[in-house]
Amino acid sequence: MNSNFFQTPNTEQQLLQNCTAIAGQSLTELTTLCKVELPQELKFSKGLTGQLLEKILGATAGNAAEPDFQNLGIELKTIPVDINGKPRETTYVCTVPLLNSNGVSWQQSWVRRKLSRVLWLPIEADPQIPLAKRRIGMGILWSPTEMQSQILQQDWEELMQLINTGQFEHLTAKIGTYLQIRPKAANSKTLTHATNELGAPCLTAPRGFYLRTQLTSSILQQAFVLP
Amino acid sequence: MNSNFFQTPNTEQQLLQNCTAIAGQSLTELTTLCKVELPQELKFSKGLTGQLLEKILGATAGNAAEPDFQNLGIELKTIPVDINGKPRETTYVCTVPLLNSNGVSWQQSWVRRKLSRVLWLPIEADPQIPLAKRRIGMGILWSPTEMQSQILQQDWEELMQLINTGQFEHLTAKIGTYLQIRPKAANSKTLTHATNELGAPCLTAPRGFYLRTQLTSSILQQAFVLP
DNA sequence: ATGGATCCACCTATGGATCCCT
DNA sequence: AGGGATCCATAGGTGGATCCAT
Repeated sequence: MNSNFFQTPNTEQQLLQNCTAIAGQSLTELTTLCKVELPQELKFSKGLTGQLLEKILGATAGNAAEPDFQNLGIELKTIPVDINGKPRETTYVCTVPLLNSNGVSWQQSWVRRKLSRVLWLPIEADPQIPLAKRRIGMGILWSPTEMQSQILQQDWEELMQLINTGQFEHLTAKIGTYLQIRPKAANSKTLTHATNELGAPCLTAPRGFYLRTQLTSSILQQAFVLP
Repeated sequence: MNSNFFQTPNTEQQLLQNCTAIAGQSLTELTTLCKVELPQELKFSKGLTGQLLEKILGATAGNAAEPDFQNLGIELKTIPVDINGKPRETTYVCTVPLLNSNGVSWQQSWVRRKLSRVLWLPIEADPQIPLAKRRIGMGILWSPTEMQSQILQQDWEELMQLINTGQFEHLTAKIGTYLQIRPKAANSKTLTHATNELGAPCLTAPRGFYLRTQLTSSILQQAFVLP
């Protein structure tokens, strides 16, 4: 039943079947499937797991600003978990728009669209487990509950208020219950164009939206069960 | 007096002095100065000459949308010439804006700004001369005459009229006395975003503005004299 | 713990132009 | 001859995320 790997699924059901076929496989098995070498550490290959799984599950969007499974409207997210199945890291959502973002509503927002339907793929990430042996868990197809959606919207509106008024000094990762904004760049010297408090062009660090583990933890709950 | 090479000039005079120091040098001498290898042919290094001279003369703009010598407002252009000193090729000016270009005037246009002051550096390009032996000629600092400027403006307005009305089928390289529009892309399958006749988003080939040899020929005149 | 910093891949846009078929 | 096609380099943006110092 591995014959569907690398093929774009036509239905949610097909996608979930492929997830089931992958659940329990180790990183070594995934790199072998993709005919690539497993590096010694993820430090210089941070995106590896996500890219392997996109390829194996037949994601199509590449790096377009679209859901990974364009036809199904589903976004794929791997999430590193500890021995108890709890997220070890926050989850990157998308770039924060720093220009012309005034007048965009939560409904239209990139964050809401990206998170409207997500396939979460947990992966063992405890440092005690050798990279090669870390396994993929069962995929969880999720859409925000009404309450989660409301909190995300509140966070987004509070954060975008600061962006739209150019208050970059007040913009820290401490703001937001589920959603936070953090730097997203090659390094801390990287700058991009933005608009300051006076509405004039300025430079500031590129930033991204991230989900706190508080949210992803509750999404995963005790769902991380290896078969 | 080669000590000024690679340093950004502070005045037109300094720039021209450096040009004089380079005039008559062969491509081999230039690649040696820059400590790079001269390839067998330019086919896979089409931009080499221009990049060598930018480096040697201390151009600063990189690939920003700015004049090469930002402080002096001067654009550097190498131009391949035949045995008689006549241009063998048209000269690329800049990308044609395909979006939001309505309402831009000739005065504000990228073409006018790029061409407002140009340092022309002729280089021998007759196929009979081995690449290694081809020499740089004397630099010519040029601004459009009133008449040249008028013709460029007419061409630009005629061409931009077609762009602004999305008439890409009618847009051929035959239009324009001094200025023409031609494809500018990795290959003919490359597409970029534009606006069609109805004002709706569409895809079309990326294009660039080029100067016909009729204009560059008259700029160079008999000025290509090796020292 | 977690906020701030960092790391790779890929793609597009721009800048540097010349190639080559009809 | 010249209109259409092609070729390389570099920077920045987006997508994939994890690292690490305090």
